[in-house]
Amino acid sequence: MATISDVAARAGVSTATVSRALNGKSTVDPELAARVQAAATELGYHPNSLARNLRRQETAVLALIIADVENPFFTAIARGFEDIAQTAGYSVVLCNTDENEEKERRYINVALQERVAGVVLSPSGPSTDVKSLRERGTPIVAVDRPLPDGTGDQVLVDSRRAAHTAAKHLLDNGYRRIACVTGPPGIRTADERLAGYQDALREAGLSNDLFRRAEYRAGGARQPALELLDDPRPPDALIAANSMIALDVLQALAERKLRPGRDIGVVTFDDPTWAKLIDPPLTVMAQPAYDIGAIAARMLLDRIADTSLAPASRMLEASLVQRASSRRT
Amino acid sequence: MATISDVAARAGVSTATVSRALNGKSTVDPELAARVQAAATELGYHPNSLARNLRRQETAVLALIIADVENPFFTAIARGFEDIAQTAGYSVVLCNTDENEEKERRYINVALQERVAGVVLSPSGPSTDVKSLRERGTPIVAVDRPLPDGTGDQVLVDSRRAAHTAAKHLLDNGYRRIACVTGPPGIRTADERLAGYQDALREAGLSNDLFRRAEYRAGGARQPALELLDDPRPPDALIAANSMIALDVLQALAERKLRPGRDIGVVTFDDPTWAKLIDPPLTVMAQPAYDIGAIAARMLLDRIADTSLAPASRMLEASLVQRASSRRT
DNA sequence: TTGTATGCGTTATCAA
DNA sequence: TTGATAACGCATACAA
Repeated sequence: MATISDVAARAGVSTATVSRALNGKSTVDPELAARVQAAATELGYHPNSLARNLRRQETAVLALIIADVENPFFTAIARGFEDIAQTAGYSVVLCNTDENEEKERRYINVALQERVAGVVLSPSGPSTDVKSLRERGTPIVAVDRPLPDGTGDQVLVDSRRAAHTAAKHLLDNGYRRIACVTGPPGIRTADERLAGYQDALREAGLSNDLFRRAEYRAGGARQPALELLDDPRPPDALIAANSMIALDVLQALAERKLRPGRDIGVVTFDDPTWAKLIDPPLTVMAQPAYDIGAIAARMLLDRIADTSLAPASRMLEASLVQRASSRRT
Repeated sequence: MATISDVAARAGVSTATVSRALNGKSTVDPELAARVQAAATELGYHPNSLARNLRRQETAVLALIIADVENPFFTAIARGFEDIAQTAGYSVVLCNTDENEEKERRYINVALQERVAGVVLSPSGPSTDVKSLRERGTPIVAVDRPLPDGTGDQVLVDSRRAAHTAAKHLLDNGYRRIACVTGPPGIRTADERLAGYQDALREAGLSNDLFRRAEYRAGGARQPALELLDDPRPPDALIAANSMIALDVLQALAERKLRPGRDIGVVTFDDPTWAKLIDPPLTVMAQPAYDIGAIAARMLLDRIADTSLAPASRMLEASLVQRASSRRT
């Protein structure tokens, strides 16, 4: 592997000049710069970022620590984030915590050790600890969920209001016994979606305690959904707090031979590609996932550029996409 | 940020001893080791991997360069890969090329500059260039598709045979005019799936030229699928070369008011979660995606441990999962 | 068993 | 404008 001194030797200049030439400093003779360029390409020289970063005390790497790569909501965030980061010359390290605090802790540590320039994460829960990152001054942006202490830069969606909208929509369509499968306690979006659902039913004077908690990951919501369906006073509609839960809910519905829309109203958070393909197509509360990623990226870049900025907080809205699964027929 | 010399000073020993103690070398007095540990935790010391890696000339990072984070096939690979890499103490950098050769080139460069310990990639096409990695001796494992020169470690699926199986299945179920939407020319899996389809139809003495090429990404296959459906002699069955194409095919079917199974047989490669949820459930050629990732990880670790190993090549099989979309009714 | 001293490849400082 | 040199933080060869 060619080093800077190999290039220097070949070009007949000092390493300092090579460094300057390759980094496009203006203070270098054009002819020398050309010679350096030639030597570099001839040798197939690639600067060693390890050494460069050690010297510069910074890296051009951003860490994106998300809860679940198999959840389309998060991969959409990743795309938005990546698109912006790319154009700013940063590369993105995608880390998957699996909604697991141990894995999250490990990745935060990796981010710290690798001295990444910034971190975006969707905190896995109330015990998420970013103290180490903060002490080092690594910029952090929370997405989807706030950090436990609620401070710092963040890009969130008004989940409570969105859940309220979803429940209200079902009420408007004539459903009266509405159930909800939400995520684990302590995860902000799970708690807020539950709260919004409860708000709406309370306002309508209906009972709002027909809900279950489930993992936010695939597989965990089937059993809770079945329990709801088997209630002595079974629901006539169901809200799923994300698309992974929705998969299980639909599975449970199939097992009980219940057809969405006709037999039971269904609304889910998130708008996965398959939502419009199933029969009947699924009514959803679509979150602006791509935008969350893109906004978080810009926020992070701003923060990197100026640490003294006041903490920024963006609250986005989810939008109701009406399809047939919530249409009483 | 505390450094090794801070710890050394606090523990009253030399930096060498700190290094040895923290890296668990046996040649260090237990009492001193304890003092070092104490000092390290008191100072909140985190070793600087930049410096460590520069010194060691290696990193504990593996790069996984995949074609599309939004394709469940690739995220499943990522999970398999990550699970194995984790247990071996490596962290995984996930890079998304978007089936784009420019992005791929950039990420290969990043991997090179960051001196990652190894790379797994799904080559974007015939112009994929890993020369730079090879020159440096960075271990590489190709997944899903071989490298252009076909050499080196690889984990593939027998696509041609799988496509043959899929077409044969449709023939066995009585379909006679079978069409195929495959990926771009030059992408091995796309070409092989087409070839396998053609093999089967030729063997049956049927015409095998009712096919179209499309992007492997969402959105690109709708138009080609519509063209097939509007053929003067329209197909009575359709094979999609991956699940992203399948999404578009189903969309096209809906536009032409064709119901899978009843009006037209459908089989797709890959088994996304939504396949069993749609109505009718989709017959698929399931690829062992998680295993591909896990096997590639082990192969890469073996290669890192011993560069002189003979190149390994694993060929896995896809399996037919019969559901209702290919059942003539 | 411990400490001293050196070098990994780069960039920044300072003189020339 | 260029070059010599120090320093980034760590791990190791070698000496003690």
